[in-house]
Amino acid sequence: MPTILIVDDEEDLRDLVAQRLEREGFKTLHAADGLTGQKLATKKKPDLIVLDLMMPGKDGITVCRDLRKDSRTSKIPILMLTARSGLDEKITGLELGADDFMTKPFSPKELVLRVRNILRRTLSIDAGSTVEVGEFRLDKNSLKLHLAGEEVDLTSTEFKLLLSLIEAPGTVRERGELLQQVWGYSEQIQTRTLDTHIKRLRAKLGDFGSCVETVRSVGYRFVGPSDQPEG
Amino acid sequence: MPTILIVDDEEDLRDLVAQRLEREGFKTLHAADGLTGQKLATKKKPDLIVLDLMMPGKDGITVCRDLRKDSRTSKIPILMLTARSGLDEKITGLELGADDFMTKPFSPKELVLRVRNILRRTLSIDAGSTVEVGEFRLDKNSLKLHLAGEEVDLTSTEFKLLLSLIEAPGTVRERGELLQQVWGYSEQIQTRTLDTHIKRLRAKLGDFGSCVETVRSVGYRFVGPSDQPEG
DNA sequence: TTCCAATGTGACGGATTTGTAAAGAAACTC
DNA sequence: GAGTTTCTTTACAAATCCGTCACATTGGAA
Repeated sequence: MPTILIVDDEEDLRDLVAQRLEREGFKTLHAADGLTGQKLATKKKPDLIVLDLMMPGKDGITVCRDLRKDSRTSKIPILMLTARSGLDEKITGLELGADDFMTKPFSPKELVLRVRNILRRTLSIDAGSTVEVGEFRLDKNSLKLHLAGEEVDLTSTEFKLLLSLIEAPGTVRERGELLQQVWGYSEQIQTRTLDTHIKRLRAKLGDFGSCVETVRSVGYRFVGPSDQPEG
Repeated sequence: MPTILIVDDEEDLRDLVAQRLEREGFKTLHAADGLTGQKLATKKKPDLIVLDLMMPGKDGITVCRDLRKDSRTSKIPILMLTARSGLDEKITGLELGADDFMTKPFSPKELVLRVRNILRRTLSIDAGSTVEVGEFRLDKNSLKLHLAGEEVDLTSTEFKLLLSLIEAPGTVRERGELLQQVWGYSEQIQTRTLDTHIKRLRAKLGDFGSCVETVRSVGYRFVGPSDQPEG
């Protein structure tokens, strides 16, 4: 679960945004709890910092600069919030190392989108773009498979194939469907390409290769843990 | 019965997809009936929205964004359809909160699969894909039989045969009907294939083999618990 | 009971499908 | 353009499934 540090001075933002982010499955920290002066106080680094530039007490620009200087926080992406929409401010913000920029007023929905966006780039974690079934985690953006914690190297064709299978766990995907979906072939073309890729995919899945089951003269089927015999 | 709202501008999509979905046991609504401007007009919320991005008149992205902003519709999963397969568009779509994404051209079959897929995740129901009678549970998607908790391996022919029998528990299926339905044979062809498969099926059903009864010179009949001779 | 047609049963051969490995073709990288 | 990676095709081996046969058994009609 990604952690987001919110640095601001306004109660309303804290409530609105934090609640929203938490509902979307993020963990939030607040400046008061997470920062001492301009230094990060928590043990665990947040995955993203939401920084409000318009803070009555402090100077957001300075905070940002300091965050960037500190080796512990310099790599953490920053999403900046500002009241004015001045172009210079925006440029300054991006110069300072902000990863994205939002002008008030904004909808919480949009904030969540931008947060997701940044995290996708930096963590390749995004609820909408990953498919998780059992030990399998497929990330559609990075085209990577994490299997039981280990990263497995798949080619793009293998990835698409596995994705097609895994998107409907337990369901038999007909050969024609797969050829259509993965290769864009017409459904009744005669080729052994599919078989070959299935074999290679199974090999790369190692012990989990048996999760890809053959349904003779129909197609293939992905069987995850929940669909295993005795599920 | 899950309701699906289709937001598009094309007659063909409406007909093709809607008819297919309805045949699969879903109820469909159309944008014209279900949306006023970008707001949901119907009383009953749909369980899923199928949104076509390529609409001559409207801007699909905007429609999507608005749907997401409206608290009444923000939680409803969206399946996006698009003509181009551009990655940015895909990412934009997912950012906007679409739950899945399909690029035209696609097969209606695949659409149904994805719809099922999303609904399974969100509603954890799957319309009409399983037939349950007594200890027997047949899943048309996975082509698997669960019998008294145990998974039984059936070939696709055996599966079709059992399905034909079990869809009308207690009713006698004539040999001709079965040959027609399972093998596509003409009804009065002379063959022992049916007998052989019945035998193999019974063997695989083990103790439950007796649920498949012979009706001499007519055909076969599946007898579940409630239809057993002995109450 | 006797007889006959229908069905059960086991085994076989063949056809089809899939697994597997390796080689050729295409795409991509440097 | 050489070398690497990935994809596709090809060829052969292995597995699976199917349909038919021969024979045994059953059940009902005469």
